[in-house]
Amino acid sequence: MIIATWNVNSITVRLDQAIAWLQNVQPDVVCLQETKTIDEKFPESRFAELGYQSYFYGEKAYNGVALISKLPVENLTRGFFHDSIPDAKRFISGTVSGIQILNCYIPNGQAVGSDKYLYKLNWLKALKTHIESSCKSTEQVLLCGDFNIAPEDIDVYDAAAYGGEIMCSAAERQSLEEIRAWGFTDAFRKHTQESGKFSWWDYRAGAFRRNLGFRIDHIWVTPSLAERSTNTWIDKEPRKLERPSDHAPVVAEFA
DNA sequence: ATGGTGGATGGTCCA
Repeated sequence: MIIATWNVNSITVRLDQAIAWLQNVQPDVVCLQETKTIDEKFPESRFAELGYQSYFYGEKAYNGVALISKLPVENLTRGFFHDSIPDAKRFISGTVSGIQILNCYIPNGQAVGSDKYLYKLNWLKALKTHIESSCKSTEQVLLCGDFNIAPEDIDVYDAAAYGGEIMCSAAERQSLEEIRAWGFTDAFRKHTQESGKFSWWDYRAGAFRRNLGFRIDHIWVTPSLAERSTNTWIDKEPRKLERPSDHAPVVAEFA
């Protein structure tokens, strides 16, 4: 069983890359973020040709998430059950082969202290509430997506220079840690403690070539699923292509 | 020095 997450930064622009990647990697499920298109324009037929069913929750120009699956999806939900946060198309979930998959696009937050930063913290609180009310940590739950947070200093290319900035600030990390403490393990960190492993590199200043990145895309799992976790890796290949997404896919394999 | 890139948009906003 292979489950992946990938912020594609526009499914319209990245469609051919996404299709080629699915053909190569053959995941059972891929969770997409920043699809940036309305549901009426989601290119579901291209995925259907490969045997994948698409479930999407999008909007014009910004945000947008999708669940693409080879296997049947049950209990599909879009957005949170409660409305404690202004709506944005940032969350979709469904159960595949007994695994409750939560696909989220956590707000970027722009800069520490900004209005968008406060929105990010509130959104994290809403996510925690949603998980508490709709999931059980004793079951197989997988939380993945673009978290826009580097959990530890080893997930940042230059933590000293970047200390306390957006994606690394103490309040963001604490909010995320509270979600983790509900019952998740970072599937990637089960398999390696290496630093310098990143999933996002700024388009500017040759950041990818110089490996000036951040590990902000994650796959987290509850204990019963962590036991099944045989490997998790970041696939840097799509980031090397012409006109890439700024994010690389993260892939988790389960026995 | 305030850039540098990219996507959606149709002016700027967002990342």
